[in-house]
Amino acid sequence: MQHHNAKAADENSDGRQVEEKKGQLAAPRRFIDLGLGVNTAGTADEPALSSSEGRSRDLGGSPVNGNSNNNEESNVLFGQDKKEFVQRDDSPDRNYGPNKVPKFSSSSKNVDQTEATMRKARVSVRARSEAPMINDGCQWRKYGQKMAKGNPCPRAYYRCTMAAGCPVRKQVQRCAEDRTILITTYEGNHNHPLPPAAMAMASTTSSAARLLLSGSMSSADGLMNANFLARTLLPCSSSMATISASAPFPTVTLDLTQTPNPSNVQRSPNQFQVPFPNPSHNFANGAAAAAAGSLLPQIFGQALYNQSKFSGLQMSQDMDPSQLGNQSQLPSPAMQQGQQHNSLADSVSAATAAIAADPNFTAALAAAITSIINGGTPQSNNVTNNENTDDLATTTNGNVKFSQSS
DNA sequence: CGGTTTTGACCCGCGC
DNA sequence: GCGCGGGTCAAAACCG
Repeated sequence: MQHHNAKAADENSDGRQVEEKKGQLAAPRRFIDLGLGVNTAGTADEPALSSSEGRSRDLGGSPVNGNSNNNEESNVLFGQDKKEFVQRDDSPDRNYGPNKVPKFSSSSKNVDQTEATMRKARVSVRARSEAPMINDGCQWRKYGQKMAKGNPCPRAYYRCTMAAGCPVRKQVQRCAEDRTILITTYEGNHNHPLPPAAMAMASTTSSAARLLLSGSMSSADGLMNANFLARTLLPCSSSMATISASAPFPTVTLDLTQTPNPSNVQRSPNQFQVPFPNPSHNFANGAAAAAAGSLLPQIFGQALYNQSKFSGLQMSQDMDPSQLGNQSQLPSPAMQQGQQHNSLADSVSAATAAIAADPNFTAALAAAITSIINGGTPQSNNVTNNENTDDLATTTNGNVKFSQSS
């Protein structure tokens, strides 16, 4: 469908069909920019992508243009990472050909690293579900399916279609051993506002990715963060959530298959009791929901970050507005900041709403995060971080095992 | 008719 | 260099 001359497409940064379609009329790019630009457009597209991205897909529209700070809304959740990618190649190129361009080539700096890391970061969620796909509140379009080696069940590839140019992708596959378990892997951050129902999921994945990323910047830091993560999450997380990061790419896995009993999940609203009264900001849609969506990740990420620096803090306790406010060190401060002042209380309610909207999966996830943040029962959670395969260090916290390699 | 799904081809990185 | 496996593209089919 997209344009007829498929080939032509190439030149323009790939315009993945979606974008082109919509934009085809007038200014595709602009349209896209809207979304992407702000959020880093370019970035967008790839943040996550996978290994193979070499293909260069580049961000769709993105060309540059980056400036834009326009939409406030768009940042809702994504903002977080955006900044990092911005630079990316700009790409006009989708260099398809044999010689691809070094994406991060020379100019690479920290930013690049971050970027690189980011793009690799993935958040996968394991949950029991009979449905072919988890309802996470977003709209997805399937763009491919493949049989993965070692698994009789095909892996499906989806792209978020809630906004043109949204870089978020996800892979859905059933667990080979237990087909009732659905493994959904998310990549990237949405560059558009999300409905309440999708907030929980998006924020969760985004925060998880952030956590992961924060731990992978440098080996030293990574270790620290990793440890921190383990320390922080484990003790608090409920038994139903297992977080693990494993190679090949930094991946955070939220395992909800162990959920003891749904009822716990349901009560998530009650679990959100955090002392942060504050008026929440408004977001394009559902302020409350947005707040929740944006807040959780921030807290999560922030806490993690801080801990990594001051490894003694307990996020659940020490977090305070001011702290939240100053994360100049976070990877992408700008956007988050605006949101971080929101009251957790509001967030809570928002989250509750979101959960209510989608009691199934989203709720479970939200509950998991919530419990992690607020502290719950220290159970046996395993956290493993293997960026590679060797273990350089390990900390233990019950069953926690952290390993990281350079 | 427009958007989504299907599905074979293609591209790319990686290991041998 | 070659084959393999993973991921994406894009034309055609399908659906509401």
